[in-house]
Amino acid sequence: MKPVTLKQIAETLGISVTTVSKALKDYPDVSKKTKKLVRELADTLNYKPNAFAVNLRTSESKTIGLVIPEVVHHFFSSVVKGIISQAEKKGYLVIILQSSESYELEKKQIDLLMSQRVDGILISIANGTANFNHINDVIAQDKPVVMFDKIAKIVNCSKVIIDDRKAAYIATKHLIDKGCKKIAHFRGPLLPQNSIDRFLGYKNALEEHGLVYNPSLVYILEDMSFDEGVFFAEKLLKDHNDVDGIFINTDLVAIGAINAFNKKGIKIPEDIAIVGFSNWFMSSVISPTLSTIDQPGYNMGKTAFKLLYKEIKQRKKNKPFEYKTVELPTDLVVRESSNK
Amino acid sequence: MKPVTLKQIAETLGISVTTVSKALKDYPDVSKKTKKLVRELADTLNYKPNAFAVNLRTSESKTIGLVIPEVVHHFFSSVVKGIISQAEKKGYLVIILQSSESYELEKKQIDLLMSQRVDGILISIANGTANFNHINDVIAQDKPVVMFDKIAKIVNCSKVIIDDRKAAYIATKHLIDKGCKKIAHFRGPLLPQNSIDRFLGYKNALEEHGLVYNPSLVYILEDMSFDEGVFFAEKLLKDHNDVDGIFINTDLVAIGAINAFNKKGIKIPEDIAIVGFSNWFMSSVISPTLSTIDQPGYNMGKTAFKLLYKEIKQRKKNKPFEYKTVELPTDLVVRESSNK
DNA sequence: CGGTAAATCGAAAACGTTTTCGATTTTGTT
DNA sequence: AACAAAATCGAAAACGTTTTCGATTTACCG
Repeated sequence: MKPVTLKQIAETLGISVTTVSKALKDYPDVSKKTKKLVRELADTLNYKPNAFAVNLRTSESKTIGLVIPEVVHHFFSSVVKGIISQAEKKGYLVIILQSSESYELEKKQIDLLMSQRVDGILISIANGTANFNHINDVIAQDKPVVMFDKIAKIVNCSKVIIDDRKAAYIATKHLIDKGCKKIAHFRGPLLPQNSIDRFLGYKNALEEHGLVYNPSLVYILEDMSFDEGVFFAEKLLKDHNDVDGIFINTDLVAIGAINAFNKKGIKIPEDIAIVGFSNWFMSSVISPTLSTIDQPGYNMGKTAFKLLYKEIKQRKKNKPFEYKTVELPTDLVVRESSNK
Repeated sequence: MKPVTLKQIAETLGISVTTVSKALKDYPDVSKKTKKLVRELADTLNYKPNAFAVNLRTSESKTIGLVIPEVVHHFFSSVVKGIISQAEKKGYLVIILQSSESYELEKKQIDLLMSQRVDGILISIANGTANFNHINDVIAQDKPVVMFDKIAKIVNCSKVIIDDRKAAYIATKHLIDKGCKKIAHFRGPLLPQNSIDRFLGYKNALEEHGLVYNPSLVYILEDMSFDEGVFFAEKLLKDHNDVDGIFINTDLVAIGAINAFNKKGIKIPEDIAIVGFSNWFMSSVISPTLSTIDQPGYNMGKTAFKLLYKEIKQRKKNKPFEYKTVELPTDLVVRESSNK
């Protein structure tokens, strides 16, 4: 049982394919009578336009691509949810791909999306990505691209971000306000812009409040995992047993650290105060509950899609438009881990 | 700058579109010389076949649809990851949609996928779904469907599941072995098969080990959230202060319960032993660590895609095939919350 | 060199839709 | 009744690819 086509409707009604098509799309040059007839028959036959043909004809697929570093990740899940919820409203579908923080994979995924001819691409770039030709290529082919969260400042396109530097500054200042004198920082890898910015915010806060910046207090993590949190917490105790505060790049790592400190009998926040980043759901559940920076994943997803959608529409009408960078607000959420 | 087409290659080379197409697809009736010429030009022009045209011609899109109840969910994230990792290997893309546990939405999402003409659909059904016409319709239109995790036994299609009943039986028996005499159960909503099966496993285990099944010890939760875990833990203490074990449908709820018990000074596992379900990452981090049933999300995703892929291939060749139900093994993971 | 077999090529149809533009019919006006 | 205007319709091209099948060219052999 093959799907119904315009042709079949036309033949059973004894009219032309043209008229059937126009009737269904409510063209003004079709009489009310035939419109009614066509629509009724289309309904009873459960006619659905062949998307392949429509795509070919209109050269758009009402589908966008999404590339994220990691699917199993609370923050990115929230972003995905924001994107698909918004996409649904506009009748767009979302193809999701994962770069696993690898440049090579990211390139490959973008290639896939390009050959599938999606209408636009949303991307949060991988830690391993230092070269942005693959993204510039997409833009050069007039395909809308919007970056979110992990962006590249160099690339000329719309972006949705938070002010990582400011947020990190606030987080660190909070520790200083609570009386911390020697504050460590667990940072992310060297390349990604937001791990750089968060580090800079940390450094700024120290310097502007009369604390010396000590590079040996900054630990560079690789994969931002729970286990790394445990490992570096233990290492920190050995290296500097007088540290009284840590600003940690990501909640998951912070929770690893809290676990390690709990086991060693280190009191949080009395001995060491901790502030994380992301406001992962688990942060309000762990003991002690974790102070953190709330990062609006769902909203970021929604905003990113909206920007992309606008760009798609504008290009379609050949109207001019400008790339925009939207900065979403963050919040410091104070919980037990820093509340001394 | 419009994308390159076969026609353009043909014209610059002074040959026909047919030959170009055949050269690129390595047909035997094209000379090595022309093949080389065509391929080189296609390479330098960076030719990518127009997917819309290919789709129309071949009536397949190399795209599958995925409908899950909730995107922001550790288990489903793992499934998604398993699916897209496997799909990538076979050159398939995945469109992801969310039903938010609503029947109406689930129906709508399936409609969307059908009008997009995906090659197949993977689905884990919503709690709100009691009627399966929308899925049977898909199957009736010869579109491959594979259900996973939350399935409907009635629907005739391939499925990937775990033996929820057996797993729940083992979890409950474990509590009995640890000496629990009065075991409560926090179960999921009434409709979904796996919340039924887990309940039945619980009941069986009691009955087969000389404990009376007491319906008032079974609490029916709605949205399986952390907060519900807190709420029902407190309610349980009021209703039955002599309960010494709980088998809880989902880790997230169990963690809520643990939190509530911790605050009330109830000792786990000494006063009340707890076993959850899913082996959510957080379960090994919470204090006390949570005993649970490990549910293989990633593997389930992989397996579901493989089944779907086989069915797509078989149908394409008009070969016969049978629906299969694959049952994946689960493990009881014993941690502190039940280890007395 | 003639003939056949093999190798190589291309015309054309098809997938199903959208849209332009010209043709036909109906309506309204005098 | 005649004519212009308005309403309604349909033929045809186009989107870019794949594939069938017939046509042409080349190679080979006696």
